[in-house]
Amino acid sequence: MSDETAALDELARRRGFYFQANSAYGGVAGFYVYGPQGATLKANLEEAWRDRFVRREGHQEIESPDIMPEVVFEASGHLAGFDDMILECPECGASHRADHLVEDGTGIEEAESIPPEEVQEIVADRGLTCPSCGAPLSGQPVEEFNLMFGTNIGPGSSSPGYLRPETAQGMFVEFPRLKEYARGQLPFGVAQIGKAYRNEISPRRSLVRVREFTQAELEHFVDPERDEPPIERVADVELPLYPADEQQAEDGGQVTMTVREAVDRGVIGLPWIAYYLGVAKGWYERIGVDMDRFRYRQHLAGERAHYAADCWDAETEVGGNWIEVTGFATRADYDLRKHAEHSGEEFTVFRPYDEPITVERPTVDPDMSYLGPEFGGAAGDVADALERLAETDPDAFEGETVTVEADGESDVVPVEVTGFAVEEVTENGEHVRPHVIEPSFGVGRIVYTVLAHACREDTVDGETRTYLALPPELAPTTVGVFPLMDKDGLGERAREIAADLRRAGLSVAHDESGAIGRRYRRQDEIGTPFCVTVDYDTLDDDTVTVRERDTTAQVRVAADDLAATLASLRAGDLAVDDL
RNA sequence: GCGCCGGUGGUCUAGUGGUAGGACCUGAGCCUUCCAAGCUCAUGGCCCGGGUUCGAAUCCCGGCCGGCGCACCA
Repeated sequence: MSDETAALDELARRRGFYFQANSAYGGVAGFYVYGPQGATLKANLEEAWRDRFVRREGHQEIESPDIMPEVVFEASGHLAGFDDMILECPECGASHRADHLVEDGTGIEEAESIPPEEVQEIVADRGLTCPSCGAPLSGQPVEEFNLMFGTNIGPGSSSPGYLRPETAQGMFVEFPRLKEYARGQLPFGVAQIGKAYRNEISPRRSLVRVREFTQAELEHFVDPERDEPPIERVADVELPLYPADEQQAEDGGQVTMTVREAVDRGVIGLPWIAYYLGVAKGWYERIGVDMDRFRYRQHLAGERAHYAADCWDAETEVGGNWIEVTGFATRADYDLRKHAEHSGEEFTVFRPYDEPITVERPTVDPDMSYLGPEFGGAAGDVADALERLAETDPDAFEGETVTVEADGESDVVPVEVTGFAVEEVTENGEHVRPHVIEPSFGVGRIVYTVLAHACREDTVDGETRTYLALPPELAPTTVGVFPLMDKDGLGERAREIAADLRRAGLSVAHDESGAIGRRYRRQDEIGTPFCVTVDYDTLDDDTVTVRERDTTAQVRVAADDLAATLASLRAGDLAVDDL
């Protein structure tokens, strides 16, 4: 563990940002508690996300269930794609994906869909060996491992369900109704902040890889042929990019260019992705991510998810490691198409033509009172065959009879009983399946990054000081209120002021214990941006000092103006220097 | 899941086959007119289970948890 991450985890434990859950029982890997400071920080971070990616973009937020039935994940591909077959080498102990071994060793494709028992047989029959040490793998058990947490819905096991591995499916599954709320108009965006669950094989690195975590996901449904992002809003934003070809080049590295350049030069293939990279960069800066430790990395071809056509990650550097904090993917129409196929529902939006068009459409209306007696049980199939034939080859109805194939036989039908006609039909538009642009944020990883990048040390009066330079918007506590001393009425006045500030909606810590310096340091360490001290001058003129965390500089402010001043400072409308 | 290393108050740590000390933090009190000052007192600990032993926090085995490497990461 690096010094940075060790120090961060220690601070997080000591000050209540986050810590391992269930430690009274020895702990369970991959589950964390956000403590009093951390829960508030996380909530503030989520609020900042909501502000930027929902409110300011005009999108809609929903909350869908954590548990969903099995069919959802059959449709989404998670049941098959998430279900790994693990094969362990008896000699060297290396674990391998059994389906990959079979694909590489036999040329069989999509071994993933083969049952594990058969995979095990194939491994034995073909004499496949361990890629690491060459030992034969015949007879080794193929273990199934699904990364989804399973459960049963209701009594018994007849209705299996799973804890969602991403919040996204809730937004896809409910698309038919969500589309109604968008009044059937593309584009529209649906967002969700919620828990997702993955039964990771090996949780690691504190908050970075856990089994239960919070995602903030936006699904932006767009018309793939017509909708363009408002790229001009972010055209000049500079993006630190790490494209796939740079990653594969010998001397490749990051390249910096504006959103406009990245689109024009084709570095980012899809303008929608470029748009969100631009928007998100501003947001990361706002929440205190260090831009010298930030990049957008393009996924390599082999790295993409089963649904993703192109993908860029936002990555932050902490303790010498790059952490994926956000994925920007285009899922195209994959999910909506899958759910349409599996559910039989419509996952499309009606797009009117500029002008209605008139088309000639061949139709049939078979006389079943003839087909029934003539063809018996095959009559229905014959009728269906006639309908298909009318669509594909209307000229076949020119003569006295038509011949169709049904039930493996050729059936001859007099044209006069088919009800064949060519109708003029007016079409007002068509049904289009939206494409999905998906920025998917890992909230916990961003919390972790923000804390790491906010850690500072400096020297005040010869003493080392540790503080968190959190943006005021995110800080769990906005202001600490202290009496210089708890006597001569200072304590009472401080309590009054604290109560006033709380009434004004500010998050306030009131502290009257011990030396004033200690109280400042306490607040510094949890990132409180401002501290107000009631001193003897307060008794004369009812002003207090406002001290800024990062500089420790102080200014005097009238108690009457305090709430408004602090609110402006928190919102960033005002700086301490302006006072 | 495999390998290596580790696990002592809230945090950081000392330590030995005879059941533990320090520092910081926290609480109470004293002192104190702006940056972790000082004094007094107090709370609080050997990851869990088994084995060896008269006796285990210490040695052994297993488990759990953590770090790193491998594998995995939709």
